[in-house]
Amino acid sequence: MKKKTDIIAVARAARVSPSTVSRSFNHPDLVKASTRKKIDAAVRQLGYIRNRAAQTIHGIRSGTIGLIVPTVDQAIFAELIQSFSEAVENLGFTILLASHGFDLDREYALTRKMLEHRVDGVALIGIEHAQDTLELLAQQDMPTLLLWSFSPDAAFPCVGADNYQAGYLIGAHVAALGHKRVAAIFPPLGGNDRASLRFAGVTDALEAVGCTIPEAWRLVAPYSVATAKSAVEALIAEGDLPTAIVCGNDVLAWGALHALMRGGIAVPGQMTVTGIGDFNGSKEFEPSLTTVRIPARTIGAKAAEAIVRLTTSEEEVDTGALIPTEIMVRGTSGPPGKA
Amino acid sequence: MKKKTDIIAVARAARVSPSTVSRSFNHPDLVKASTRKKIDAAVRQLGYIRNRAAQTIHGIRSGTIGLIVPTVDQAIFAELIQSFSEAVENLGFTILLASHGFDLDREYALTRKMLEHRVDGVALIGIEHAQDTLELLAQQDMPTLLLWSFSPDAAFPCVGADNYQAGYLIGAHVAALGHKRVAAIFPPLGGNDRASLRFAGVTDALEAVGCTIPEAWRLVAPYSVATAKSAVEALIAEGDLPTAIVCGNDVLAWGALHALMRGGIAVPGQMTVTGIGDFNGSKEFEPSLTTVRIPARTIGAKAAEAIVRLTTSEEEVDTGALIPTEIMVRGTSGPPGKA
DNA sequence: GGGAGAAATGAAAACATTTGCAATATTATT
DNA sequence: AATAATATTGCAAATGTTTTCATTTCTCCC
Repeated sequence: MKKKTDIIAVARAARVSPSTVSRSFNHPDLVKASTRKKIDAAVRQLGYIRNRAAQTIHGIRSGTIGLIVPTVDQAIFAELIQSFSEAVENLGFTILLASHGFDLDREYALTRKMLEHRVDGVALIGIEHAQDTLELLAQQDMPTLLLWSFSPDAAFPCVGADNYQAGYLIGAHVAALGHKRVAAIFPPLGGNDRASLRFAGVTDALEAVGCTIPEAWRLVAPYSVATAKSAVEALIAEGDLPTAIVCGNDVLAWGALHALMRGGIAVPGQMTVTGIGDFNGSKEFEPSLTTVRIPARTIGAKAAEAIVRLTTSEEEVDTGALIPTEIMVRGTSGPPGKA
Repeated sequence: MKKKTDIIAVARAARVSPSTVSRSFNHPDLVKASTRKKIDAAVRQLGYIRNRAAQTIHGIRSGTIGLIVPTVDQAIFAELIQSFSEAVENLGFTILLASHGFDLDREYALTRKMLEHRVDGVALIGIEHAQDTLELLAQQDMPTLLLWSFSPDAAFPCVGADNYQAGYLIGAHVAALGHKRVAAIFPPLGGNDRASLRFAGVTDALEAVGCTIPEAWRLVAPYSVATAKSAVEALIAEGDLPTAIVCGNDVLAWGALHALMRGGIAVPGQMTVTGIGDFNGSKEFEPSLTTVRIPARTIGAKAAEAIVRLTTSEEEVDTGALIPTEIMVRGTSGPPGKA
């Protein structure tokens, strides 16, 4: 009963050879219209579904793109993945998704898995990766794209924003407002080039006006509202408050804002708060969050285009793209209040 | 130069037959330790990577699970996808991800694509799907799991929460507080069983105390902070305010809270606001959001387990699971203020 | 040292396709 | 109506594995 319905069954039902059936799928113009009709009928009647695995072993593209991310559930990656996958799907590919939770060893293992699946291309988040991983991809000459961050001298073409610049923009804004007592909340910087670069940008911009973030005010919190909120609550409890808090991304800023609201500290009157990213909802926050716009959707779409171009075209095309960031000055930043 | 490095090349390099190489991967105990060592050396030296496509056409599992979601970038799905993918990866599978943007025709097309890729199982979000899609999956007897919502009489096993109950819980809470003038913000209900059921639960709970949500207070907003905020701003502009706003999920509630804050309306003094979902950050909101906890991570993990069980075991196991919801009464709800 | 039995290996078929080439059918041309 | 050109189709080989079965190689024991 469980008649495996392969291309041969279809051929039999349509009274043609398997070759013709195959051709009717892949080069329809090579088969007579009437035969094609017979074949289509047989396909429908048998409920035949093509087997991409069998195609793939002929060197035909598998139609999949491997996407390896640190995690899916951070607002910012979610948006990126969404636009990337949308665009990739529209180009006829499907995404093979894996997350490594910021563990570079796991990233390597996942990369191997992607290669086993014979994906047509691989996209990784960020510039920094284990040497192993990069070598593996190069050695298998797998079309590879680095996503989210941009650097002119990365190991592979990249599509993304300049995180250093993003940090610098916000740092300069805070500096220009005249703040001298500045705190920062960032996630752990190790193995996270985005965060490191942003932080470097912020500190450099502040240094430029002679302002340094004291050790005690360098708060560390993984990207979550909860941790940021409690970090800032602790800061408030300390008593010695800065006049501005620069946050590594918008989620941290939200947490900070909640903490300040709860502590009855006026924003921006007594405290300036800034984010980075301009996530959905940041503009609608009350007060509206000053941040740096990193256009995730644009990056995702451009990246999809780029990776597909890399997999399809023979010659080495330069597909990198630097997506510009933009500072969004809104309601949470202002001149330092009276100390 | 581009020597295709297949299992035969490895065999040659290790001076054994391809069969032995294959065995050394799949049944290592059947090959002598010394030979295995030779093979491993050859593998490393040639940089060989197994070709799952070739395995798959032998009826061997492809090691992939198709996950079809409406969209990735809604807070709630992101969390779900994250936990699902994590768990699935730990069980040795990889996720083939696709999103249809609430378009059931696209969902059908994507399902076909998954079948072409010979995934070992398919997980869909929600109970409601095009008849086509369900038939296709049944006809190909593809292990299928419905994710996120639970219903005892769904077409396939499902792992998820009872959205009606979630709605009912929150509706009952609002009713119990004594609210009679209640508004609701929900996304468009069509093709979204989660939202419809929640709304039904809310209205039923309110009906039970003789309270009806008037037509004018049934606000519609897709799941985004921005739309919810402007919907509530419009409501405020109208002038005739309810004493409670029940939101279809937490994101909508955030938007509503921002609008109220901006309008200077005290929560919970003048207005009660509730969400559904208990997303990351809702507890930390100021004031802390009253909502219904739907444990996305639990659902994702349980679902991963279930789908893997479905794909691996022969007999029909009943793998459905109803994940309980729980009301989280926090700071945004209280008795109705003076009108 | 000769077998018996077990352990390890290899040969070849099978899996579901695609494709180059040859064979056949259909048209067009005179 | 015959020939040439072209459009369709089928045959068979190829793709990279796994697996069954047969064969070879080891061990162990008397």
